[in-house]
Amino acid sequence: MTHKKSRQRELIKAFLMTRMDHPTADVVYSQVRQEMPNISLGTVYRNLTLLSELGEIQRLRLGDGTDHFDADTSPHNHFICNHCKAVIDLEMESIDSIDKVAAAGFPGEIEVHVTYFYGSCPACAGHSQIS
Amino acid sequence: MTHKKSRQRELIKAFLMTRMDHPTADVVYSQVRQEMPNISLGTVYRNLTLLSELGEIQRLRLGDGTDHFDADTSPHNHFICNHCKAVIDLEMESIDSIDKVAAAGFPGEIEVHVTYFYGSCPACAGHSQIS
DNA sequence: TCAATATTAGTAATCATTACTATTATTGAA
DNA sequence: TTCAATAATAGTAATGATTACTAATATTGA
Repeated sequence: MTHKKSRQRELIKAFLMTRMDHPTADVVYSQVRQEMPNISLGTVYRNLTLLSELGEIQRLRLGDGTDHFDADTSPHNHFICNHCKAVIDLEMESIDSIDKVAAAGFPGEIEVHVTYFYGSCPACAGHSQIS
Repeated sequence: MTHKKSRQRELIKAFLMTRMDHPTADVVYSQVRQEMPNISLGTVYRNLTLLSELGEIQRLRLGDGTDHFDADTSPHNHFICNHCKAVIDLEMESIDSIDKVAAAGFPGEIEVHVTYFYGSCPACAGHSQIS
């Protein structure tokens, strides 16, 4: 199934590239709607899924019940704030070696890993809350 | 809110302790039902949630849209087979040091991480599929 | 210009999970 | 043992994210 270009898909991709905060499909929908008022939520979902299958964007399953999306497809890790739920890119050295640690003694094949870090983001940590 | 014991909760916990395959709530429900035919799905969910909040079991959000549960609360990592979707415990040395790697240069506070490994399980890898 | 067909808008359906409510079970104390 | 307080349940309805469906529209190469 070869695919044709669509104004909707291009708008979604372009919008996502302007964002560093890893929005959900719903956020993409409400924002993109300001420029194209009768785009439908289904179109947003369909294109986010297609784009991630094409490897043009990344789908993040953070375990909060809602998928997030990231236009940055370069390998990098993510941090989720336990307080404000912000999703932040981490600049850190590679931890890909954990695949070898996992593979040692495991009779199957480790191909990839998914890691998310949790804690207090800079803004929330600064508030010195006592939980 | 102090809690009273219930036959249902004890049965759910006991069942989960017999399983090594990290079942979903639905699987727990259908199995536990054989011993207690009119237990309700809501009761299963409520108790799985309560038990995990009490730290007696572990809730696994593998990103497949359905939560899995594990009666083994000792720290260990999990592997998910891309082919048969089996969830398998990994016996490997600690990778907790990745928290320090992530914390280096990050102005917030890293508290924990969640990692899942993916690939081919021993059974599926043996089938030498050319996918 | 046109026909083939990928894509869309709008809406309905699905699936996992949670919320609600009247009834039942557990508990500690009289 | 009896009993009142209340945690827990069964059954069902509601929610929220996501996918499926369908008639209409947009894109494409010839």
